[in-house]
Amino acid sequence: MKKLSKNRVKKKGVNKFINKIICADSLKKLKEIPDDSIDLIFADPPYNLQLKNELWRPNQTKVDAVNDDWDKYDGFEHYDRFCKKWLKECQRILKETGTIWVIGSYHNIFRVGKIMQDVGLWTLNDVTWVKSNPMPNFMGTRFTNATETLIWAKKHENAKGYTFNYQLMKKFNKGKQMRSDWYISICNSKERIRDKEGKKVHSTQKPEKLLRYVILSSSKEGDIVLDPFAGTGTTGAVAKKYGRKWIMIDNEENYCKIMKERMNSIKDRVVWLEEHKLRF
Amino acid sequence: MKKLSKNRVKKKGVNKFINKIICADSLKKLKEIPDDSIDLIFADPPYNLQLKNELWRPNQTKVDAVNDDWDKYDGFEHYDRFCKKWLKECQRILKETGTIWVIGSYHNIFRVGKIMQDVGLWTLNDVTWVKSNPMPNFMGTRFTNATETLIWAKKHENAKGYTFNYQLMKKFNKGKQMRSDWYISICNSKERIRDKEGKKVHSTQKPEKLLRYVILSSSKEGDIVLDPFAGTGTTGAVAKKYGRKWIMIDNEENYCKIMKERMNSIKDRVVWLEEHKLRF
DNA sequence: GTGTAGTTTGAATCCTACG
DNA sequence: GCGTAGGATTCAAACTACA
Repeated sequence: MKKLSKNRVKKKGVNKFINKIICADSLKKLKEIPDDSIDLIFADPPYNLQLKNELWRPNQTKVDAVNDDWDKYDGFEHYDRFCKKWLKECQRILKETGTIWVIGSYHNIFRVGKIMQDVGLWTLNDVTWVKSNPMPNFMGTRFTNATETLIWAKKHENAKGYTFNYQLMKKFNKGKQMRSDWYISICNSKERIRDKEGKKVHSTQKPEKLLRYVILSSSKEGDIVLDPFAGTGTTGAVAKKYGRKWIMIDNEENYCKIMKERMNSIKDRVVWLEEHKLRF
Repeated sequence: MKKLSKNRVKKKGVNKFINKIICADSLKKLKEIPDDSIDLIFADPPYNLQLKNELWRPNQTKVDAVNDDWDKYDGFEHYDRFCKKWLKECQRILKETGTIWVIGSYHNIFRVGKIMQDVGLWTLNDVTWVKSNPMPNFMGTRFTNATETLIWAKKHENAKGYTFNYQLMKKFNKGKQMRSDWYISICNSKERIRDKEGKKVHSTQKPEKLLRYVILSSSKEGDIVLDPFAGTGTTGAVAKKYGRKWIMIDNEENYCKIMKERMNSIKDRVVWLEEHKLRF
């Protein structure tokens, strides 16, 4: 009886966030989400990247690099403390059967991965997003930076029953077991959201295919998918298309406005049903 | 005059280690190497991996997994302290123009990468070794673990003049700028060193092609290449073949014995000269 | 020698039930 | 809780056997 009651409260607690775009401080909002209530988290945290000089192409056109306001941190310590806080909250709100994905580049993913281990999240895979069309290294002083890293982890070492749609992912890989290297082009052309001046709205908008792999491999229909740094809402868009519930959190009003338009333009499960006929 | 003298001492200091296989505690020996004396370091540190259960194939044969004696650590803290120590020494002995490569899997690379940043090594690239023939995931509960990660870094943020043989690497990539994803099969067949019973001598022997990319991209002929966890000495073998000086350190007597045979069987620069005629 | 089928095996935090 | 034992699962490449 007590347990039932507690579960009802818990369920009610998370219900008010479901299918909402929440414009608020990510950490503050995560703290309001009940324990053990989320099936899947996808997080693309700020990159701790602050370019001292602007980057210019050889032809003197400016490269629109990552230098947004949300990307300022004093140093490693500040960043580590911040990551520990939001990762702990993510771990707390994950169901026992839930998993979390975090994406990053070499600027931040090592720190993030180390902290994930420290808080007790249990790595299932490190997945490499191999970009078919990365930005080349203009100076010829390094290798083309052609990858980003995703870490997929469960709530803790002994957590049982996480979702992995093995057979479905196999279908996506010509009938062979899906590997941890994913070949996906960067987000551009029609998918890329731009403002009226044609400027990119978000400096690191993720391609929908990446989120499709994430969401279809590790969640079920009806599951709750949460993104604490939602940006332009690719996670929510893909979640909605494939019949998942979603919670999108971002501190930037501009992103939230764009997300609202984007989410409203998507009809539930349309693409999922379409592809269902073809492949599922 | 004073500077000249200091340089002479420094040079003499490192000379006694050159082209030597040193069977000793890695950290202790690194401390004896002079400051600013090494051009290139390749490190494949122990993986902080300890297998709890044995794994059996579907056909009831046992998987010969990694469970060596050198791979026991009490936990993260112990491992972190150990890594900080050897990485600090590596940074100290690197020339201003020198660089370091560290390889690892998701079990350890996040901790190692975080510590590399903490001690002030400056990341140039994270390179993904994509394995053409990884061990599959037998249970179908995760993605095939198909990659390992290499981190390439210079001595500190403002270090100038590191070696990157851009044009040569371009040749290895069909005339296009070399990317940070490298497609290399795991070490097996003739290259794999086995004992009289046909058993693998080292559980994680690296393929020569991987070391070829590392050494040819980031060192010059005559440079000093050091490996603090040399194992069966693939780093030394490739260094010798391509006309680099080498210092191999490993604590295991068995490995050192095998390395001696291996290094003696290689004639200096033979392969390099051969390939020079063909490609360089 | 050549081609084909069968065998072997590689850095893995691979499951579940039971005592 | 934990440790242990039983049992279900896999892909690519090198190597072997044999026609």
